[in-house]
This record gives sequence, C-alpha cells and structure tokens, in this order.
Amino acid sequence: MHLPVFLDDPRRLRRLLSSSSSAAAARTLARLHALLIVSSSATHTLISSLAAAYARAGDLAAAESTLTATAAASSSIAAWNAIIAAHSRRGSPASALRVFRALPPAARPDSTTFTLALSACARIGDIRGGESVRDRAFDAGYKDDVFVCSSLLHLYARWGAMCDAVKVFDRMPRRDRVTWSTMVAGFVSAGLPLEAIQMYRRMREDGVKGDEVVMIGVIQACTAARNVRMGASVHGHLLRHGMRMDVVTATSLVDMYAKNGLLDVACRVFGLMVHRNDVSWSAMISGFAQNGQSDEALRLFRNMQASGIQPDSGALVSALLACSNIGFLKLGRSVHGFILRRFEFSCILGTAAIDMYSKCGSLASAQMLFNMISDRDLILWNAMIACCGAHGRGQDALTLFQEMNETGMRPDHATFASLLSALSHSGLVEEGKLWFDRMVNDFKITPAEKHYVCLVDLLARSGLVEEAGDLLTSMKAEPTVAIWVALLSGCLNNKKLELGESIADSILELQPDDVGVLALVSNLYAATKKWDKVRQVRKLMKDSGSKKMPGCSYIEICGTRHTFVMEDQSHPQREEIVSKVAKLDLEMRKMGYIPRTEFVYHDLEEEVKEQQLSYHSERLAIAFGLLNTGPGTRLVIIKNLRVCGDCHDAIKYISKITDREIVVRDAKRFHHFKDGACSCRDYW
DNA sequence: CTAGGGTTAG
Repeated sequence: MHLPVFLDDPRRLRRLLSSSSSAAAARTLARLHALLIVSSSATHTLISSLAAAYARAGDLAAAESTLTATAAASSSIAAWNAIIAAHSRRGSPASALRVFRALPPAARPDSTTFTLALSACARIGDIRGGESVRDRAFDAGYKDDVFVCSSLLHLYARWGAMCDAVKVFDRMPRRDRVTWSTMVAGFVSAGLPLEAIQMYRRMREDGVKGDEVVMIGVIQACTAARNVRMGASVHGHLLRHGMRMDVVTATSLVDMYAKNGLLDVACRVFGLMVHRNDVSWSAMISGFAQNGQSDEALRLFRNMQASGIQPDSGALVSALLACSNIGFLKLGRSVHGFILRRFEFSCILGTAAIDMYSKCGSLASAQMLFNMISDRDLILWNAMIACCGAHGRGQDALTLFQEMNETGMRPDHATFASLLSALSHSGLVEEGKLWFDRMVNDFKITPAEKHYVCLVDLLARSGLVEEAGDLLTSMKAEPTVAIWVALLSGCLNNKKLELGESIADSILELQPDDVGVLALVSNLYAATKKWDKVRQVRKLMKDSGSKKMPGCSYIEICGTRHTFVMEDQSHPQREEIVSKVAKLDLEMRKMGYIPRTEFVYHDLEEEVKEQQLSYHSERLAIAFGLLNTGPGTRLVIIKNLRVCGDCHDAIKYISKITDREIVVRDAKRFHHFKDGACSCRDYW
C-alpha cells in the first residue's frame, strides 16, 4: 500500500495535528487516523496527539475513543486534558467531570487536569466534588500550585463560601493577578464590597499590577459601596494606563455611574463605546428605569431593537420595570408577547412581568401568567403574594402562601412581609397575629422593621391600639418612624387622642422630613386643638415640601399613555378637564366633601389652596379618564408621589358620583375606590 | 491542555 510521505515527516505531521479546529479538519484527522492504523505506525505519542487534535477540532467522541482503544490512554494526560478542556469550552462542565472521573487509573492527572476539574465543579456549584478533587490534587503534590489553588479559591468564592476562600488564599505561597481578582470578585458577589476594595489595596501593596478583570471587580465594588469617587478614579486609572476598554469593562462603568445616579456620565461612557452588546444596552436601560426615567428607558429599549440588537432577558426585565413604573400596560403586554414568542419564561422574567401587571393594576393577567409558570422559585411566589396583597386580596394571598408551603418552598422574610401586609390591608387581624407568631416561632425568622410595621398597622387599624403599644414595648430595638406612624394613624382613626399625642411627640423627636408623616402629625395636633404645635409642624412641612419633585400622574386609555402635572397648561383637552374638575367639585361639596387645605404646603389664600387641591395631577388624570372612557370602565392611575389625604377623600366621592371603580397606585401603595369606599382603609 | 470578568426580579 502506498503511504503518504508525511507519515515519515514528523514536522509536517505535527503541523497537521495541531492545525485549525474545523469540521473539515476533523475529516482530515479521520483519514489520517485510518492511515496510521493501516500502516501500523501508530505510536503512543502519535495517537495521543491525534486524540488531542480531535478534541481541538470538536470531535470529542472520536477523541475519547481514540484514546481508550489503545494503551496510549494511561500515558497521555495531555490528550485527556485537551478533551476535558474542550468539554469545558463547549459549556458542559458535567461532561468534563465525567471524563475526569473516568480517567484510566494509570493516567497521572497534572496541574492542568486538576485545574480544569475544579473549574468544572465551580460552574455547577459542586463544592463537595471540588473538595475531593482538591484532596487528590494535594496528594499528587500540587498544594502550592497557583492554578490549582486559584481555581479552588474560585469554587468557594463563587458559591459564597468566602471563609473557606480566605483560608485557601492565606495559605498560598504565591499569588498572581488571577488569584487576587478571584478574591475581589468573590467579596463583591458575597455583598462585601468594602472587603473587595481592601483586597485590591492589598494587591497593589503586594506589587501586583491589576488588569481589566481585576478592575471590573473593583468597579463593581464601587457600585455596591456607592463610592462614585473611587469608581471615577478607577475609570481614570484605566484610561491613564491604557488598559483595554472592552465591552465588559465599559459596561460595568456604565452600570457604576447609572446606579449611583450619575446618568449623564453613564450616557457619555455608553455613547463612547465602539462596540455595544445586549448587556451594555441592558445596563443603560436599567439605569434609566431605576432612576425613575422610565420614558427614556423605553426609548432606549426601542433604539436597541432598531440598531439590530435582540434584547436579552436583562433588557426585557428592565423594560418591564419601566412599564410598571409608569403604568404602561399596553407596552408591558407587548413585551410579554415578545417574550412568549422568543423565550422561555424564566422565573426572573416571570417575576418582572407579574410585577408589571400588578403595578399596572391588572391582577387577572398577573394570575394567569403565574399559573402558566410551573417551575416557581421563592421570589416568584413572593411577587404573586405581594400582588394579591396590593390588590386588596388578603384571603387569596393567604391561600397562595399555604399552597406555597405545600410545595415545600420555604418562605423567607420577604414572603412574610408581603403576607402580613396583605392581611393588614384586608383587615384580617386574627390571621395576621397568628402568622406573625408562626413566623417567629415556627419559621425562626427574626422580625425586621417591616414586619413590625405591618403588625402594628394591622392592630392599630382595627382599634387594638393598646395591644399595638404593648408590641412596641416588647421590641428589642427602639421603634422607628415607620412603626410610630402606623400606630399614630391607628390612634387618629380610632380617636385615641391622648396616646396619639405622645406618639406624635416621639415622632417629632426623630426629626422626620417626610411630608406625609408631618401631615399626619399635624392632623393629630389639630384634633387635640394644640394649635401652636400645629403651626410648628406646618412650618416643618413647608420647609421640606418645597424640595419635593413635582407630582405627576399617568393614565392609559386604549393603549395610549397620558401624563398630567399640576402646572401643565398645554394639554389639548385642558379646558374640558378643568371644567370637569370644577363640576365634580360642586357635586362633591353637595355630598359633604370639605377640602382639606392643610395638605397644601404653600402660604396661600384658603381659596387658592382649594383650587390647588382640585388641580392635583391625579384629579386631572381622573377627569381626563372620565371624559374619554365609557360608563363603568375602570380607571387606573399611577402617581409618582403619595396621594394626599384630601385627594384620597375626593376620589371616594368621585367614585360614588360617577359609579366608577378607580384604582390609584402611588409611591406607597394601591388604593381601590369603589362605591365611595377605599379598600386600602382608613387613610389619614 | 490550565484558573478570574458585565446587566436583569420580590
């Protein structure tokens, strides 16, 4: 048989075996393989090079069988490493581990093998498995190997076991930048940004130069520690040292600036990026959405698609968040549709969508979506329970909570916060008390401030003010403003004025700057006719009230969103809206409505104050809704600030007069008005 | 043939 000459030319053979990795290469290798066998010139070295070449070319099955079929199997660890590495690159750490574990007993794994195996364990989160790899590696004499130790470090750091990571780290005789960057990233993901920054400092003291990857960790640490100064100096450091500003680095800078409120800087960095991918867009979109600039976020979302980049789940989540901020139900629905066509509904997307429906006032859609997702995680359950609560369905929230327990899912502090709040808003006092107790005693969850607020609120609303007061004394920590406020509003509603007054004093001592809180305090003093104190509080209100951003309300009609602010004279239907407001005012007064001018914090004539109340953005939005929808249509209004006590009263009258169901979501919670009542009861 | 990196939910 005629053999190609190159079988006798080792140089050429080696070149062929290390050539590029493509399907064509794999076919060439198969031919070569056949020739080697036919010509019986297959040495162990050649076979293992061939196997490695198969692995590089992507034919892992061929690589493996080539090796296992021969005696070369036990002597060629490099070829096995190539196979394991190829599995890892392909994104199947489990296969990598399978090959590692099935290595022939005589094969001696080296540093590379152990490093690959540990990295595979880190990806799937198998700490136990990783530790047995570690034992073998240490036995084989790799105790001080930087690669082995760094990957072990990563295994711990990645899964939150920072104590173990630190132990490994402290024992390492030599550390390189990868070691340090693993520690930095580990502390960041463990929620310990200050420790991460500390690590970076130690690295510099050690004389190790950071690269992009370390700096990304440091940038993230600055983001989490809300340290823009340092973040900006890291940014400067990158530029000065001519480090590669790749997509990932630039994206983390965008995120750092955006999360710290410097949206303009974030935009500039984003604008300077030569190459942007889906994640960079997501970071920018979420930056806007989380800073209350939802319209801008959605504009960017459209730009992203227009520039040909398919939104990933991050961008979709942020778009949904923006929709829920401004109550843009129609766009939220279309995002939902987009997800259905192109993605699986992951829990994270599902949670965002459920939250969007909840905040846009569509309980039914939220429930439908929730029922469609069968693989539910804790956060998804929590979101749905919170949704029921927000919509005044305390009993449904409880049923859901019990259903959740039956599936074996363990509720956490957030679950109980949602549950207790739901029970409180539905007036389910006994259930609330019961589940607070069970939370503490059965579920061993230490109550946090929010849980106390819910329980105090629950008790105080139903007039059990004394019992709520006892709860406060039983608390270990001093009551906070929020807790006092819950108790105080209960006192006011249940005419427990004496107790109320002492609570009002306690609140003032804590120097709150929330106008809503001060309004409540002022109302209490007014009820006890302490006029000098009323004046004192009203002055505080005026001081803090002047700083607040303008109130703004949204209403969506037939898929179009309309925005209202008090000062805006430009609305095309302004005249009509104003006369509708005036007409309603007249009817309301006939039914007993008295304007509560104490909610106007400017020094104005009484009459002007009354007019200001009528022009609050939510009243304008409601009037617009009444003008543009048929009778019986439910109105959903989203307000960026709190609905004041006066508007709250007014809307009750409006819902009765017009026989409409009106839902107002404000910065605090939902208010459902129907037949002149509000299910979010007893607002002050 | 080997280790470390960005966004997103209650």
